[in-house]
Amino acid sequence: MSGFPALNHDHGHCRADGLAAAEKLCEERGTRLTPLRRQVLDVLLAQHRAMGAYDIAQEMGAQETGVAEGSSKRAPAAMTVYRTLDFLMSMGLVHKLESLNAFIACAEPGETHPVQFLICRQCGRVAELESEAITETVTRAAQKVGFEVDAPVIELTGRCPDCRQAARA
Amino acid sequence: MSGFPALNHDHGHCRADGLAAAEKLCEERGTRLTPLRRQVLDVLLAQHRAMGAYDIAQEMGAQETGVAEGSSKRAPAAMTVYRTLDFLMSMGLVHKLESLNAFIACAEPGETHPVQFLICRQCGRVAELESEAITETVTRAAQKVGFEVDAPVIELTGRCPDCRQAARA
DNA sequence: CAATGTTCTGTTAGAATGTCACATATAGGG
DNA sequence: CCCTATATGTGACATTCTAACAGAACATTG
Ligand SMILES: [Zn+2]
Ligand SMILES: [Zn+2]
Ligand SMILES: [Zn+2]
Ligand SMILES: [Zn+2]
Repeated sequence: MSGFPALNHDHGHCRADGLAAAEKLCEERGTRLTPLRRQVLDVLLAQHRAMGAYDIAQEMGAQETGVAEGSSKRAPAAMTVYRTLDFLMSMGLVHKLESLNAFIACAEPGETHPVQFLICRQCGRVAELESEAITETVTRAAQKVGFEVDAPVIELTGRCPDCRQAARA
Repeated sequence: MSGFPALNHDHGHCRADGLAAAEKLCEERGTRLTPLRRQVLDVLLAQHRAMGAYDIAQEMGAQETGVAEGSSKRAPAAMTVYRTLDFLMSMGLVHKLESLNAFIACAEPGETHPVQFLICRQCGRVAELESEAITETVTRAAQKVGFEVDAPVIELTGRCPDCRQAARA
């Protein structure tokens, strides 16, 4: 699925799907989706937005744990978050947005195709594109000057359909 | 000119052209190419590579000034460099490479077309592409999902022709 | 189970990148 | 020359990311 989800879509579904896909992938590859890793991924899955590593840590600290009210686990150290993000990225479950120094849950885990990002400057939502046309055009244009691309970074900032709609009103 | 320059090209020419273009642009727009700004730009023009702001500062500190041997001006503070880079970017004389947190002198100042970057992971050189095909394809693919792009970030890491050639030997 | 090696997490410190606020200097226009 | 806008200096600080080492959890083997 490419592009931005509807504003009122069933996001619980996105989230559950994301976690399920993660479990499946780790199972298949013999890696471990530990509680920490799952929690970091879940924080990212909570919104279609990118978060900095420190924001993730803070959010994890804020989440109440256990039944006792007010009980909250301490936020993990930055190092821990970065390590966990490295793992999730190596699994293709999380992407880094270089232009934001921030991270986002992958929308289509399992696929390994090169991906482009659409970043709405207004609402902050991020969507993935998997345009074969873009990938091909870029690869070909580079080839034309003898360059061999192996890590394309394509991040398009602008306005999403919903924010354009709102502006028009 | 798109793509990587020949390894043995006359780089003094690149550098002189870059400075000349900068003077012309600032003249036209009524802005001032002060000694500081000129010096920062010149440091970037010295190579077809990207440099971090702190590297630029250090390089400026290292450059000898005046005739007395060993005399070197102190490196400017980070803030000064960032401010100067902001100016040069606003003039279109310098670009920021988001995926490297680094800056590079524009290869075609004056042009305001959207640009793509080719970054050689091996030799570190960076070339600009001005592929109309890429720009169009990207814009169109975004439009197809209702997204309006206004700041594309396209940075392609890989291997340049010369490094590929060297590897093949 | 016990011993052992591997992977994962905690912790501390520090490097690298970027910004704020305020002081000073400099250029240009009456 | 004075005044104002612009440019630069300076110090502190915020943010992002990494290195190094210690301890915990897990898996494997004898
Ligand atoms: Zn959703
Ligand atoms: Zn939006
Ligand atoms: Zn050159
Ligand atoms: Zn190269």
